[in-house]
Amino acid sequence: MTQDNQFYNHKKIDIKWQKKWEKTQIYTASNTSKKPKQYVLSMFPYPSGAGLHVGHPRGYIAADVYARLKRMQGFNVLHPMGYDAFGLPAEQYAIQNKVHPREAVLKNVKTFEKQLEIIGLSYDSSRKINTTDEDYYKWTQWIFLKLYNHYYDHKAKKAKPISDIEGKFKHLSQSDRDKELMKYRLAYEGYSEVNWCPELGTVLANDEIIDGKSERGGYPVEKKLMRQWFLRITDYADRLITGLDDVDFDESIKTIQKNWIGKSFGHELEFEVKNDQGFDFVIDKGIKIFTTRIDTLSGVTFLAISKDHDLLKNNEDKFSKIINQTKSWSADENDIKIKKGILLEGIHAVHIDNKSKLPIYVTNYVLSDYGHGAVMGVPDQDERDNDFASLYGINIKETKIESPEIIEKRLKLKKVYKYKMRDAVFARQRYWGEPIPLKHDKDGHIIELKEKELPLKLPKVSSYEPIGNGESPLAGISSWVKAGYETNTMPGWAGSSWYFLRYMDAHCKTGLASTKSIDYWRQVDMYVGGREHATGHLLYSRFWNKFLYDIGIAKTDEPFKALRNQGMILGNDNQKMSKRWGNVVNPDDCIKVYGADAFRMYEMFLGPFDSSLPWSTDGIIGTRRFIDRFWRLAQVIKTQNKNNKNIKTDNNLVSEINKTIKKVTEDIEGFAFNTAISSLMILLNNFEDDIQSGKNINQKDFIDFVKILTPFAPHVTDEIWSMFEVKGSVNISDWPKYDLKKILENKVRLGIQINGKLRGDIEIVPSKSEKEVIEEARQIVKNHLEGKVIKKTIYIKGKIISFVI
RNA sequence: GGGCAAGUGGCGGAAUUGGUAUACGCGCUAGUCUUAGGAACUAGUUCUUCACGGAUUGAGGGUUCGAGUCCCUCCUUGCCCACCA
Repeated sequence: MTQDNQFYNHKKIDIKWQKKWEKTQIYTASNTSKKPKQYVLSMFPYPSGAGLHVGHPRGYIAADVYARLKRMQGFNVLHPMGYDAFGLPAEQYAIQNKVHPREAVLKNVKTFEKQLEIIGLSYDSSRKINTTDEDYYKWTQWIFLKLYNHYYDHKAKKAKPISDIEGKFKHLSQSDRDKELMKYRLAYEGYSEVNWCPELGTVLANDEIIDGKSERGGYPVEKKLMRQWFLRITDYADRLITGLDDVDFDESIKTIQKNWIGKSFGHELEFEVKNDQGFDFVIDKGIKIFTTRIDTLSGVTFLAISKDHDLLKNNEDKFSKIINQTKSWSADENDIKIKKGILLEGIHAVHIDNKSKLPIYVTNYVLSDYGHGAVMGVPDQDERDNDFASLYGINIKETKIESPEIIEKRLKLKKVYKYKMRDAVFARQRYWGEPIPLKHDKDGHIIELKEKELPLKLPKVSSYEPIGNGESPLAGISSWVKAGYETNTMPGWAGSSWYFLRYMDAHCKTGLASTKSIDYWRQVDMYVGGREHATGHLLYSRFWNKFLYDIGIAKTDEPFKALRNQGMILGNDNQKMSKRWGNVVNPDDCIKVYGADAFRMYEMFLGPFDSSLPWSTDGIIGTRRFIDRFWRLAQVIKTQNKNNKNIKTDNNLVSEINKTIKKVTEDIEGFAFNTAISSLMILLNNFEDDIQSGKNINQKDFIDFVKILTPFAPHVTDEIWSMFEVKGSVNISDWPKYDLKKILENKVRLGIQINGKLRGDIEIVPSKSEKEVIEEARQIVKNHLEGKVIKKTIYIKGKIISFVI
């Protein structure tokens, strides 16, 4: 045997097949095929400058294995890949290196593509996308305008055109009408606090702040009110919860999303506020609170409001001292653990039920953006209220728990639902994002861009740094500002919230994808990606899809029918892979030494797909040996079959082959790749045993083995397939079917227990009668039974024989 | 503090879902081949015992003919959320 036949030459053969696949376009999906469809999608990457480490491809390989199985099973498979490239990292790279972010993106995409290419993933290369391409972000802007133009009809439970309710505000002046409508639009203008760093003169993302200081330079960071755009995701809160019932996601992901949305049921009350004797504060508004524990109403001894509460804002002159004091309460987390409060002297609230006087405190433990920014303090029942009351010497009254229904009736209260989730801020004061396609005219009215004016392209700027007042670099371009264009750009997650639809028809010029293509593909059947996107991307894309469904673009309410999450690959030292720890392993190096197939198999063999595992390059040698042994086996079988096509494979091996077909099929479908590979290894051991003991193997039986290995090791299997002079590619051949009868004909070994302890075993054909089996078993363990009476005999077919004495 | 996972050889892990625990792979040991080392191949490898045997799935208890798997108590580790009224 030549050296070439001893070892699989991955350097030559891997590239040969990767080129051939690309040339013959065997992985290109059809938008009109009559075959059943299967849309298998990996979450697309953000191409960072660092490139891939061995953790990244895990999800891609898994999705690829699944896609390859589905393709061989006869499905028309859509398996695309693209890049999500707007956002902070590219912008920062551009600032540091004084290049256009687009250049950085193109460079990084190239690196990623090269790294992915050598893994041998079966992507449809005709459907590549990049969220920063103008003909892609044109449609991101288009969707934004649709959101701007729609409101949520809570009765109909769907989005409707804003024009439907314009009539209601006909009588108002234009600017008042604009204001009213803004309260309904799904994309709306508003204000929110941002992290402002005066020293750097920029707004910072949460990631850029460490311990309350800027990551760069360690300068202090404060809150600043900034004009923003928001998306009214809270309108979809209920549907985002109920939709989870219809999708096949891991329960933990569903729970994370439900907790994030945080729906809770309770009551709203308003406490009257009065002047204390001798004071002449005139406050006509009461304090509204939300509670989930109306049954504890009798225990209320104080009210607590947040430092941003309207009561303070509306009476700034009277409470100026207090307001100034609260400003020094830092947002530092450790600080929040210690409860602080200031009594509002001169006023008090009146208990809604028993009319007792309740002191009002401004506190640091009441959140301003949940409920009404105020709580009723029940120190007897609530731990937090108790902490606070103890610190400030507030009366703690024993609570008489009453039924909510009775209180509801007596005080005429309504049931309400509250959500923890906030509307999503949809604006960044940055350069590298999609421009928001709106103009402000000189009177301040907002004018939408028309579809034919899209895309609104990012203008050239001299610097990508925000201008000194915290606004986006776009605000520094006089022509842009003069034209009245919005200076905020969209956040990083805009483009990734609908990309799964674009793949259906990646080059469509008339819409985000043609109606026909969306009708055909409908939704993603299998989505694979990291668990860390549970409250970000995964929630946003479900929201956008639901909106697009409401307006008739998307064809299903949910974008992803099923989701599988990969666990993280850790470094050798059990820590997250990062340059910082020096534990990064590069996939290119592994592939260079061991080949793509050994690398792919090892990534899948490491352990359960959804658990985090430490990487150890030492282990790849195992799957590499497997590839070499498989390769040698192919040569032997080829020689055996050269002259005689009618040789017969041993029955035991035929049974093992069928068993393995069943196991591998079921395991890939269940994302249990590690056990699929171990069963393939066992099968190889069986083949080798037969060869070693001089038995013949028919090449047809071996070809079944080649096929079931293909999803994991598509290069070596295609080479072997061609060796047997079969036309085409094994990658688009038929997936073998197993014969249950052939599995059952084989002998099985059963254990024999006495009083639960194993005392022997027996090899039988499963079809043997119960009586015979038991009698045989009794003979085998008869020295353990001597002189004893068998009280009970248990025989579980195919599993165990158990005697009780 | 709350929620969710998970604890099995030297290591990664498997166990038909209550039925022969430690599959498969790494590593290790011995052998074959080699000037040597490596690679490759062959055999062995949970612990204990010369052996027969016995013990063993984080600890303890329970249900059962039978428990890694189910129930109770406790311990440990990881992840997510964290004053949500």
